[in-house]
Amino acid sequence: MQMETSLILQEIAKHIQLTKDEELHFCSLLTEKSLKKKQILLRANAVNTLSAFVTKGCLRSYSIDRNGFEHIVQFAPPGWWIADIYSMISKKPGKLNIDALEDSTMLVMKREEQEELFKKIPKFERFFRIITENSVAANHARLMDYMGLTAQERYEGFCSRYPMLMKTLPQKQIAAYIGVTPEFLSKLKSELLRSGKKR
Amino acid sequence: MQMETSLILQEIAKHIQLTKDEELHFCSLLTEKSLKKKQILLRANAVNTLSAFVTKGCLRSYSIDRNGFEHIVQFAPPGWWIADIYSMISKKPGKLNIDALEDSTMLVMKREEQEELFKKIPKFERFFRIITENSVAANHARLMDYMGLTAQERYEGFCSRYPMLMKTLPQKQIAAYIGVTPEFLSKLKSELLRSGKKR
DNA sequence: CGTCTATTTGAATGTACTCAAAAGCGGTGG
DNA sequence: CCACCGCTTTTGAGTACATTCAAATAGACG
Repeated sequence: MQMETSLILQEIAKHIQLTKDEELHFCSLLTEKSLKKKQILLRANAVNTLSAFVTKGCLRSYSIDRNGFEHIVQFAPPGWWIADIYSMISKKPGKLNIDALEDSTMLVMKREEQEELFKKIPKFERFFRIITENSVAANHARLMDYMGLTAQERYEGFCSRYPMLMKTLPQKQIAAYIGVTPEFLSKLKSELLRSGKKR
Repeated sequence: MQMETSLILQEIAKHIQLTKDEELHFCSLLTEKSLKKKQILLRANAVNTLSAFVTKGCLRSYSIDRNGFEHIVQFAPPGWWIADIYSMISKKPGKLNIDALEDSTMLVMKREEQEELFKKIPKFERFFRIITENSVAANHARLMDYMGLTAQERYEGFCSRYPMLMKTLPQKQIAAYIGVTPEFLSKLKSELLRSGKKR
């Protein structure tokens, strides 16, 4: 069966131009992988040797705190990359877990092969530089939301920024992303409903 | 007077090798800039067109929330880059302010010239890709601390991770970085002292 | 169906904030 | 050199946002 590479090539084409040969070479470094809901791609305390580009379903990266609570660092719906960058660049065990929130398919690239790719086709340095810059910008926005907004506002922000994820994700996962307990998110929601209905 | 470029060239040499000519070309794109304490490099709602590499002193980037509170996204002591990446890549007005916490000197590069540099010497894509990856890893760690730790633990973490900044920064700035009010940080400190002395 | 997990609701609690006032500290000018 | 001003830090009392724990309800899946 054929690997589904149109989405990733489309994403790449937004930032760099590739020849047919370069596309083929790039795709030869990818492996297609499928995970069923709840299956794990990366475990905390393991060394992360690969990044995954999601083509179907949704993954998440999260850490587990001392009290056993999950804190979601990133959701990765189709078109997004996910990895434990700290672990990948330091080649040391990381704190992130990565698993599938639903049956998912992804294209996986080993860090070593990515490094080879950079040597062979330096344009990819550019591509990943740009992707990574976007990621920093998103993290800064997230951090500012976290520091300056109430839980209510973070929830509303999430709803308007990610309407797609709203539909598919269980509340529990959204709570773990915006940084509240599921119980409190439930209260926020009923609060919003009540104040919304009054008007 | 001569620009102080040894620190920045040293940082670059950690990741890529440059010829003398390339070094000279790179340095020709830099401008040295000095700011006195409290002077501003970038204002929120302005478009960020440059990044700064700090060689002396310390800068910070921060946003101001609806209640007038400052939230520090990043400190930049010597050897660090600072910019509003969101604004720089989107070329839209950003939310970050950048100013000097003490009399500081930095090497400044316009984004346009950085783009030119990428075309002329593609190795620099690599350098900035690596720098930016490190930044993502640091942001993830920060976010996890924020979500999973108490203010007390974030403070202790800050103390052990940045002992240098501890010595030079006023408490108020540390509070704005770890995400508590200055009053509460003061209480945390006296708490720590008391429990430390008892043992 | 029955089991397991997710969500809702409520009461009690805790962490961190608000407001206010006092004390400390540093720079500046007379 | 000292006095004053502004800003930072400390301390305290009251408050608010969010958590904890517990129990009931609703949904999803085999």
